[in-house]
Amino acid sequence: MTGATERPARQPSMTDVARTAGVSAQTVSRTLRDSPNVNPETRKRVLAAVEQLGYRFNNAARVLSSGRSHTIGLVLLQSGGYYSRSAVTAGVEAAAGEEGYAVSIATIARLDTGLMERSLSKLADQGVDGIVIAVPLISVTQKMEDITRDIPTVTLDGSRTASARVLGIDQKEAGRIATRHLLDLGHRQVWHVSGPDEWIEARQRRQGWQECLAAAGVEAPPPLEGDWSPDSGYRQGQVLAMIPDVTAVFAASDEMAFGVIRALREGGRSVPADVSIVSVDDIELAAYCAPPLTTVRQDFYRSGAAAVALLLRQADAGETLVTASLSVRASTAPPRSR
Amino acid sequence: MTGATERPARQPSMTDVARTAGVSAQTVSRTLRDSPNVNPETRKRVLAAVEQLGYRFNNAARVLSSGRSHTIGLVLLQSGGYYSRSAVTAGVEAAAGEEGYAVSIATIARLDTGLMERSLSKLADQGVDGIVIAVPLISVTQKMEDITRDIPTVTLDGSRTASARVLGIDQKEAGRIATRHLLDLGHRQVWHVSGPDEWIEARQRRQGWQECLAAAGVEAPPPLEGDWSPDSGYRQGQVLAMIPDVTAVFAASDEMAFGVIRALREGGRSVPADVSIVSVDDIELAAYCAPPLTTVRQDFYRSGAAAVALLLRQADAGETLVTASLSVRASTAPPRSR
DNA sequence: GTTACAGATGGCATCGATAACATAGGCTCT
DNA sequence: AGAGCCTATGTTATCGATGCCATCTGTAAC
Repeated sequence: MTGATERPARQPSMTDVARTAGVSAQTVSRTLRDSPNVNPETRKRVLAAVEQLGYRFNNAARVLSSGRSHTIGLVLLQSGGYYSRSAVTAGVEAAAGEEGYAVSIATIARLDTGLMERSLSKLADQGVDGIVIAVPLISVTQKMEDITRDIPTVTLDGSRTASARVLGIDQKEAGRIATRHLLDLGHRQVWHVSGPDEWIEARQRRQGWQECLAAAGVEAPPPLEGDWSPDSGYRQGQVLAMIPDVTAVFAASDEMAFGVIRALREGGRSVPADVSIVSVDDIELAAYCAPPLTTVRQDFYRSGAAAVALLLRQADAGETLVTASLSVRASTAPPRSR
Repeated sequence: MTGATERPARQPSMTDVARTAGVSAQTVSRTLRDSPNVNPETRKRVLAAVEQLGYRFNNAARVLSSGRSHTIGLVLLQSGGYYSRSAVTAGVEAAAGEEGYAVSIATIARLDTGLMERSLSKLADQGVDGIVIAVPLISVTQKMEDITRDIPTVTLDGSRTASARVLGIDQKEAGRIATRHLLDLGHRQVWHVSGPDEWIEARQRRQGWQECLAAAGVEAPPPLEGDWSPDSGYRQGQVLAMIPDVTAVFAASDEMAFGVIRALREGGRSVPADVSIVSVDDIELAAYCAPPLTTVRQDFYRSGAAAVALLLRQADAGETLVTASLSVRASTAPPRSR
């Protein structure tokens, strides 16, 4: 009570541990980093001291002296595709965590090069060792180039900068699988409600659809563009409902598909009796809304993890690491044979 | 080509800037941190030098010397409630960004105290200045207490530790609003499909439901517990479908509600003609699946932002900052008057 | 019995920014 | 005019871990 109880309450440092263990700070450092040349006996003493003092290493100091932060930045888009975004984030974080990396996020409110630049700067300021861009940016500015030249960067499904590598999810494949399924059911023509044109995902899915139709000798009708939201699907669905001979629709996302379905039904078409619909994502709700959706699932968690592997390992910039598979449910059927 | 072109390629440091601007490093530091006592003239010179050299401050060094990292940690649960998680994340990141803070995330795969401890340790190791726990943890371990004693922490809808403050979202209110709506429509009894009992959200929504029924003099039937997934809603819906006099159901999340609806329909009940359903969340799809869902919306983006404000400002640990509002759509109707 | 060399450890400078203190003018007040 | 103070700036020590080099002890090689 006289002040003798006073404690500095400072976190113990490596020097403290060294003192307790009766070795030098350098040895403590080596022990904690699994350097090869440490006597097992010494190591034990050091670890005991760490335990006893509740030592926790100071990341900032480590970064400052080693030059590497063991943090990777993740750039996300705030809107659109809640599901895939969450899955990508989880995959990135898990893979990074396993390698001892932390993940720092920067979200941008919408696709905009200015916002993108600011986010990259922010991450660069934090001294991240690498960046995963999970935003389908298409145009790349000088400033972005500058940053990605200094920091290893992997773009998930976006444009390639001079130095950023791109991890492709084969979105074309998704488009092809969906379209193929409809053609196999006997439909003669497949309409498409696409995502916004600035999204690479959207473009590629559309390409897959076009190619598949072309391969079948069918001329593709003009695609109807949405913005991933159910509402945009609904509006394009109203358009489709006015076209008499539509029997099959490929929607670029589950959420838009539900919008399309609603509009078609309000327009007097039955799904799947009159019109079949396939989409992409396989969100959890796809199986539970009415009708259960036939949809192409892609493993975004895996693609997040793969992006990290690519970043840290300098692994092959493999073009396609993520596969797509079709979940057939009740939104598709053969065309009415009339 | 003779080596004269060689550049160290090192990032310029504050000293470099100082040299270029003809001032001391300290003055540069003061300028960049908006210290009051800097001559406008000097400031201009410094900023020019910064611009010219493309100077970018070294975060690690700043952390090391100032002791503050300007980073806050965000703990998320990987599964369950994609929507609210994304919204919370965005809110946290936006609010933190405005205050000049970065956000580092740590996700845990499931509700588990061990995983939770590890995540907190990880964030503590990174030297975060504060932590937002967006995981509804209920039991708190000694280790968690230790960490939250050293680092300011705000829990969004979770248990209070000795030192962590809690930002309450009034989930009870959501339960009350939903139940009230059904009673107002004329239903005599309201069943409840709840979230998992370990989630505070789930408990509170259930309490709101119970209190509202109690206030109306109705004895609450036993709640049916789900895990937020559509599938769990479906299974509990099958139970409800076997009970003859069910006319109104309050589901604790939109996703479960869709599962319930599907099961009820398969069991021969029409929604909303035979059974009305209200849920909570108002995800985007709520309006587009069949039937459009009557649901209680809560603003998770705002609550994420509020958590950050609470953390950084030491603002009032106000109990309820986030309000709930009802979106009435087509899954509810007055009971069949027979 | 030197020499050579690997293993184990310590000493010291260093990373870059900042806090704390020091200094030098210029101004106000009595 | 001198005390007192505020403004603008420089100097120095420091944060904690690590890289590099030095040192010391065995021990294998010649």
